[in-house]
Amino acid sequence: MALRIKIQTGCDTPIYRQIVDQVHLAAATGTAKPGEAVPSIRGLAEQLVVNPNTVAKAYAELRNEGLIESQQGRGMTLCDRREVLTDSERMRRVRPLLSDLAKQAVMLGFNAQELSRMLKDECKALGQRPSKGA
Amino acid sequence: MALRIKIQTGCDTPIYRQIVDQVHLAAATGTAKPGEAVPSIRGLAEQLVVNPNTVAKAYAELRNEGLIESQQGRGMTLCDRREVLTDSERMRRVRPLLSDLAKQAVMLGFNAQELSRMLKDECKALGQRPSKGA
Amino acid sequence: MALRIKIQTGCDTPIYRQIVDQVHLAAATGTAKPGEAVPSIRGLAEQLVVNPNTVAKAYAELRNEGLIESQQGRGMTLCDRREVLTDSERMRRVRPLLSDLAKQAVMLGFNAQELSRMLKDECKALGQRPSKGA
Amino acid sequence: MALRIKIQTGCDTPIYRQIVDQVHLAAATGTAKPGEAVPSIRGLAEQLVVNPNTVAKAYAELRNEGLIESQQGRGMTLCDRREVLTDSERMRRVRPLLSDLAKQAVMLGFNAQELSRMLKDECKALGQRPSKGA
DNA sequence: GTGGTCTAGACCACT
DNA sequence: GTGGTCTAGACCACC
Repeated sequence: MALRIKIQTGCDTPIYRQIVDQVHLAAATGTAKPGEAVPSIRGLAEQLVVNPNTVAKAYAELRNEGLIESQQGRGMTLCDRREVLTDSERMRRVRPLLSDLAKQAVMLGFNAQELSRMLKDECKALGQRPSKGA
Repeated sequence: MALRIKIQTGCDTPIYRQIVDQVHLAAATGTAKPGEAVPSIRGLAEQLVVNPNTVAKAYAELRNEGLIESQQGRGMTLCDRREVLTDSERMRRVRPLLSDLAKQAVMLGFNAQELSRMLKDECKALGQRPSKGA
Repeated sequence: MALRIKIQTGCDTPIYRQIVDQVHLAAATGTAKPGEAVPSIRGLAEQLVVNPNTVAKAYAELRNEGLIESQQGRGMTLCDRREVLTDSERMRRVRPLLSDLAKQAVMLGFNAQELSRMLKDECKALGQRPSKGA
Repeated sequence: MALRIKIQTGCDTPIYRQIVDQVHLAAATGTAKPGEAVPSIRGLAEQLVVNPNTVAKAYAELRNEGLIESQQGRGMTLCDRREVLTDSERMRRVRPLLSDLAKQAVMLGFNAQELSRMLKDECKALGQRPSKGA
C-alpha cells in the first residue's frame, strides 16, 4: 500500500507542490512502483481536506512531466518512465538547494560540521520511513 | 570597499529579500564590519534602479532584526553582531531547507557523504569561519 | 469573540504598530488562542478604514516574528507560542522603556516602591498570567 | 561641575530630545542648580560632535518651557523655576510610560516581579550617578 | 540630505 | 476569495 500523501498546513510550500514532490519522492525511492494506481483527484482532495482544484493542479503537473498517465476507465497510474540523468544534470538540480541552505545556515550561525550532522540525520529519516516522516 | 549590493532581476526571489540576504551574509561572513555604513535608501535604490520603498522595506526588516541601526538623519550602520534568536528558533528556520535538500538529493541518488562534502564546499565558498566568531 | 482590533488615529504611534502590538498582546495574554484565525488583510483594512497595505505591513511583521502563519489562499492564523528571542535580546528590548520610566519617575518624585506597585497594577490590568505559561 | 551632557548614538530617541531630557533630569535631581550656566550651543555641539542646529533646537524647547533663560552677555543659565505639580498631574505624566513598559514586557514574557526588580535597579543606578550612568 | 509612515493602485500565485 | 510583492508619490521628523 503505497502513495499515502500527507500535507502539512502552515508550511510555506504550496499544497499542490507538496503533492507533486511526494509523488516524485515515492517514485524515486521505490515506495511506489510503476503501474501502481494513484489516488483519484476527488478522493485525495477529500482525504487531505483541500480543494479538488489543488489536487488537479498537482496531477496536471505530474502528467505533463510524464510521471503519471491516465489509463482510461482505470484512473491514473504511475508510469515506468525512469529518468536517466547525467552527473552534471544531477549537480545542476541539487546545487541551488545546497546554496540556499549554506547561505541561510551561515547567517544563522551554524557551521559546516553542524550542518553535515543535521543533513545526515535528515537523510537517514528519509530512508527509514519515506512516506511517514516526510 | 564595503557592501556592494547586487540584485538579479528575473529571479524568483524578491528584490527586497535579495538585499536583506546579502547584508545578512556580509555581516555573517565578516565582509562588512560592525559600525560600517550601509548605502542610503535613496542611493541604493538609484544604483539598483528599483523603487526606494523596496530598499526601505529591506532595511526595515534588517533594522527590526537588530542587524543595522538608523541614526536619524545620518543614515544607517551595521550593529555589533549579537545572538538574537534562541537555538530552537534557529533550528526551526534551517530545518525546511535541510528537508528540501535531503529529499531532492535522495531522489537524485546522492548519498549523505557526497552531500556533506558539497555542503562544506558551499560554506567555504561563502567565506565561513568558526561559527561563534562570525 | 476573537481579536477585535481597534486603532486610534491622531495618536503618535503608527497604525501598523498599533495592530502589531494588539495582536502581540492578545497572544501573550491568552485573549487569542493558537490556531485562531486573524482577520483578513482586506477585511481588517475596511473595518479600520485604512489602506490594506498598512494592515499587510503589520501582518508581515507578525509573520516574520513567527507569531502568525499564512496558509496561502486561506488567510492567517495564530501560531503556537514559542520562545524566539534569547534572554539577552529580550532584555535589550525592554531596557530603554525601563530607563525612560525610571528617569521620568525620579523627576516627578516617585520612589521605586510606588513604581513597583503601579507597574504591578498595569500588568494585572493587561491580564497577565505566570510568565512561562503565557 | 554639573551638566555634563552625553548622548548615545544608535538609540531611537532623537539627539535633541536626549539633551532636553538630560537637562530636565539634572534640574530635577539637583545635579544642576538654579543660576548655573549651561554649555553654549556651539560649545556643546562641538563636544557632542553634532550639528549646532540640533543643540539649538533642544535649547529652544528648554527656553520655551522656562527651564533655562538667556542672560544677556552671560550665555544661558538654569532658572530657579520649580514646578509644583498636583498628584494627579504627576500620575498623568508617568502613566503612559508605565503602560508602554507593561505592554512591551508582557509581550516579551517578563512577569511583574522580574520587572519590579529591574526597575528598582534602574532607579538605583539613576540615584547613584545621575550624569554618568544615564 | 536622511529614514519612517501612509496611501493608491497594480500584478502575481494559491485556494 | 486570500496573501505577497512592487511601484509611485506624498508628508513628516531629524540632522
